Amino acid sequence: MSLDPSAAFHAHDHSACAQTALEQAERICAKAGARFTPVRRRTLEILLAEHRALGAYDVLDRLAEDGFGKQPPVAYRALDFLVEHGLAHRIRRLNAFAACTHPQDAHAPVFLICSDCDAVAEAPGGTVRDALEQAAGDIGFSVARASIEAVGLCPACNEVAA
Amino acid sequence: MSLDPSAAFHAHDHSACAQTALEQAERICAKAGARFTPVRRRTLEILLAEHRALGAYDVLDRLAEDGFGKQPPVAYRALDFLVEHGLAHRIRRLNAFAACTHPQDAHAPVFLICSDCDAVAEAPGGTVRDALEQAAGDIGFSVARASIEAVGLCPACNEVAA
DNA sequence: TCCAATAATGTTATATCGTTACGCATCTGT
DNA sequence: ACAGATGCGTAACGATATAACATTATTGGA
Repeated sequence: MSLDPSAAFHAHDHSACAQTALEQAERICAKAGARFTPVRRRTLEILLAEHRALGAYDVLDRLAEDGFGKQPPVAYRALDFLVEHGLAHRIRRLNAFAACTHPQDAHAPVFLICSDCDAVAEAPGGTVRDALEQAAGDIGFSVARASIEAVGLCPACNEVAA
Repeated sequence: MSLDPSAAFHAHDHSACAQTALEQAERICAKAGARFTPVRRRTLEILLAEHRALGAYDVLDRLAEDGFGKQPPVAYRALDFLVEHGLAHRIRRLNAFAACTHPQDAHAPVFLICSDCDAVAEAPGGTVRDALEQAAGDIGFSVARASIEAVGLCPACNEVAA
């Protein structure tokens, strides 16, 4: 149960981390009465294979290799499903999608995107959200959804640069 | 010198507000030794005409009407110039661009996008940035640039809804 | 002032990202 | 077993963005 928010930026037992996420996904879908079908599962596996964001067409190519459909809606539908159920996130800055690294908690993540190695981590965004709600509330705006995405250098690439 | 961050959400003397922004833009370009050419100026005027984000192709259409080039790079280059000089912002969530409402200060804005009326306001993002830097710093990530964008209801649309 | 270097503009073509519409298959509950 | 709902697949298209290159304007220096 990888709760280390910076796991994406460090060496770790990735097959276990992906395995855990898949099991959690199964539980979450079961609970929601949603069907975790083969395309959807495979799509999540593809995202989980790397701690990076993948474009819909990258995902689509890999799905096609595995015998699934070859047209964009196949990927977009599966990705939308995952996002809807909190199993993946859409990274708007990259026009891409990344597996959620801790899908069980109701979370408000901030995304940290390394511009060198392309890794994407989810940092706990509670305080950032609070500040955002505060700033919005000050002028009478009520926040429904927010995207908070930062580009910069991850710890490893930071060291290399120095 | 409209420093009211929520001006976008309220009735105000918009022609003055746009005029001010244009004058500021001139000063900023002069200071930076950048050329505020006709396309660039017109592009900014187009964005300033509304407190909304416009897609690059919307801008392009209006530029074309005014006798400028008809091809995408014309708009993208002008928009990129404005963004580079802090005269406009790119709203990634909308694949669109909005004029900066207070270009003179070095600012770290958060964008508030009303899902009903499409208005976009820039709220002061200091505390949000601080929280973000903190969250990122906690896991060794150094932030270069960030996009903080919230979708919700502006004061006016909020009232209507209630 | 004229010239060369630089920057800006314009065009064609193409890449990338995302959606609409529709038919068939599969699953679900009765 | 059946009807309705959901999911999957394809074709076609629309929207967003960039690459590459020719032409024109601007600028700074001889």
